[in-house]
Amino acid sequence: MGRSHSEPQAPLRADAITYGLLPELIGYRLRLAQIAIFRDFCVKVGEADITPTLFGVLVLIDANPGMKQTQLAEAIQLDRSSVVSVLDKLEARKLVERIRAPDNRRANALHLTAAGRELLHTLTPQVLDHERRLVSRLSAEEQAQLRTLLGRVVAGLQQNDELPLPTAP
Amino acid sequence: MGRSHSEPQAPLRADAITYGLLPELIGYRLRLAQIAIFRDFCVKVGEADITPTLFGVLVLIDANPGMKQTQLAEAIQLDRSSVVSVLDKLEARKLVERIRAPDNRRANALHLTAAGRELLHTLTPQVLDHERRLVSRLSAEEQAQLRTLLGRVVAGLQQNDELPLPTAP
DNA sequence: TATTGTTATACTCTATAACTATA
DNA sequence: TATAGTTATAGAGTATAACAATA
Repeated sequence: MGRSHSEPQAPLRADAITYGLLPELIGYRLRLAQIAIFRDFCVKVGEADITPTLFGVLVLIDANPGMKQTQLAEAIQLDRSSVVSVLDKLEARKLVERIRAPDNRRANALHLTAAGRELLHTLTPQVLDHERRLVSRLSAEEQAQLRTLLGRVVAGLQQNDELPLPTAP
Repeated sequence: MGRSHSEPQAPLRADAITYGLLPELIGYRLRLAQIAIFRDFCVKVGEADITPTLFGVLVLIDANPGMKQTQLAEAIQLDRSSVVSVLDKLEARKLVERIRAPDNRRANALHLTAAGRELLHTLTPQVLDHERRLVSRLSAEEQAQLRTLLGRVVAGLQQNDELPLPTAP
């Protein structure tokens, strides 16, 4: 494994770096892709302080008005308590409202405000533009296949069992 | 966009959650996949306190003995200063050594210790096993295609330009 | 002056555990 | 007892900026 340890001591040229096992690992490539995507998203989606997660929350609440925090937590793969701080941020920016659910006074029904919907309308084309850049080297067919393959990776892991939630990347 | 706001107020059933735009977005699916992968990696790769990043660093140093910290930083997409703390951790565990480079006394040549190589040998089959689980629903052909497509996503974004480094996911 | 590594620092994201109020 | 949300807290991971040693 790796270069033998009796090799010459000349410093490694930058372009001589090798990656060992890593390029074989889909997990590794996925990680690189996600880092690149996250950076591109944050740079190119104009409105400051919108991350992919916050955008996802806006989309979900818009698509499911009245949804509960626990449902949101499950949908975006966060702990309930993490959702609280995400919503605190969005509510402070008047993008989201928590409305005490009349049928169950423990729960909050989540709704976008008018400003939240407006922001979502502004962001969506920017996100689609980012997405277009993402797949700039893929044919329509390849894009569809990538979606399918990624979906199957997730499904393959989730079937395994209920995992605990180590602090994610 | 979303459900009309004059709909009945019955609480959303859990299985009625919809995802709006999100399933169309490759960026979103990639994120879900990466979260699932990270969790599976941490649960299933036995040696405690080895994350995908730390494993990647071990592989890279093994494949490029004598490499410099700056080269490592570029290879794993971290800032120089972040590499310092990663290496501090690995050096404290006696897995990696920094050896003052004789030809350039500013730089450190990085090497795995015997223990580091041994750990890498222990981990590698576990990582491959994790990887196998990852692609359990993919044919060999599909696996190869997924690797290719992910590589092209990264390449497509990186050509754009030198991005600053917002704190990543 | 530029480069390499380091330090000091701060920020973001996230989870855990214990708590409140409802059910 | 169980569930929904909250709080307090802690930890991991990362970047920025200023610095020392070396080139």
